[in-house]
Amino acid sequence: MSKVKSEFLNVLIERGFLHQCTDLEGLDAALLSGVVTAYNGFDPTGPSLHVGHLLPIMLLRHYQRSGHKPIVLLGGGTAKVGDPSGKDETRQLITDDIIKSNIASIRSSFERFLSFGNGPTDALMVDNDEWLSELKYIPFLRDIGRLFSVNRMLTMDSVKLRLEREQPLTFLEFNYMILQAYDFVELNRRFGCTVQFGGSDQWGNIVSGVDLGRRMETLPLYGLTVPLITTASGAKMGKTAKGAVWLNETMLSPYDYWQFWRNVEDADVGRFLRLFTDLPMAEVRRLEALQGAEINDAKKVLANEATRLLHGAAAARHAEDTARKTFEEGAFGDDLPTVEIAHARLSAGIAAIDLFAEAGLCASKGEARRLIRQNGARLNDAPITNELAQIGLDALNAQGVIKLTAGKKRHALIKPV
RNA sequence: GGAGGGGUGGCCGAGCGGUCAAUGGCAGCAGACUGUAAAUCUGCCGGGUUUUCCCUACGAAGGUUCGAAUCCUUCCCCCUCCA
Repeated sequence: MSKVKSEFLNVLIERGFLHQCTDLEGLDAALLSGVVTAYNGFDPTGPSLHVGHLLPIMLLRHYQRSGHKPIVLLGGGTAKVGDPSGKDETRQLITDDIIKSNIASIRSSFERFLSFGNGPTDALMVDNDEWLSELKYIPFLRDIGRLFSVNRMLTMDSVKLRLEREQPLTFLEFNYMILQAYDFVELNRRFGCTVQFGGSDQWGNIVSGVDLGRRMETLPLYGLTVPLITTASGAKMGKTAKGAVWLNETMLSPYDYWQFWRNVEDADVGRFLRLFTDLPMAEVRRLEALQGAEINDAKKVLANEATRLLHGAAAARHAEDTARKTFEEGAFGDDLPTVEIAHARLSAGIAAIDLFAEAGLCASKGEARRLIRQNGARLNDAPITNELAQIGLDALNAQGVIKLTAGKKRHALIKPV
């Protein structure tokens, strides 16, 4: 790795964010010469961002902290087209209404990590639907389309992989890289943006933009990608028992978010501390040097820091507190998922199977039955041995709730109302 | 438009008239071992249930048959080649 001088690139390299750059020296020089504007696009294809999006967000955060201006580009326009990069299949088209509501619900996530405003290094949020939806087909083809070579486009991974695997690639999707390239140029016109960040799967799209800038107006544009993060054992990062690790609180509670980080593999702790927290490198190095069971301490720091960034210090503390009580003291914390059950039903007695299903610990009664059969179900920490067991008011503990446990990690509280 | 191939459980992928809720792999869940880790081993893995019972399911809708994921008809979708 060549030695870079800018603060931003140094941080980037030291913390493991750098995957590829179109021109590292050129970018380094530009960053040293003053405030530089950079963007990263996020297509609103879901109602929430997830941990997969966190890496570019952290990148923008470091970027802003080192004195430059980040732009969050919401892909309201590109989401209507669908990026074929890294996908074997055509994504189902989403309606304008869904895109709008997705945008509305992901905005706030960015505000946790970046500071927005009108100052020189304040972050901006813009939606590419603003200019993409206005485009006129023939003028666009003549102005922009002529600068793209289909020969070249066919060699791009996003396209090539589909063709090689004999998977369909629609003409609609084929246009995606052109639109993204155009975005870059448009952001340059509007905001003087000269740098684009993205995940490693965005390399082709980013390079297309850099090329387009050069062809259209001899602009020096730069592109930089972050690596695809997999777990140490090779799986895609970001899956939990319940599915994706969402950033929206309504889709994944701060407690579950905390648990996700608490449960990362040993081998990932150091890397994740670098990427997903702001901790100084000295502290990161100290934590990743821990061995054996002590690694758990590093994981707690990781969980605290990551949760604090997204949900705030209070939520992080609360989650940690609940985790400690639940796992270390054999008690329970009130951050555990709580389900309210009518007092009358409880006094009449409810089948344990039903209660586990209703508490969301099991997807069906059959699953609950199996759980009990396999000795995975506990009531107030005592194993349930009879799958026909009934639970009544006598199960309420001193705090007036019932604690249900499925397996080793999934807990829920039942509260009579 | 023509010819051929195909659509099976979260995914991949067998089955091609009954013994099919459907082989196998992956993912997932539970247990053991541990450190709320990884790896490994074991069990489970459509739903319901009083468990040799019922319901739903093999792209969709009809039909043939005692009986269909398996055969026929129509429709929808996908792929390949030709034009």
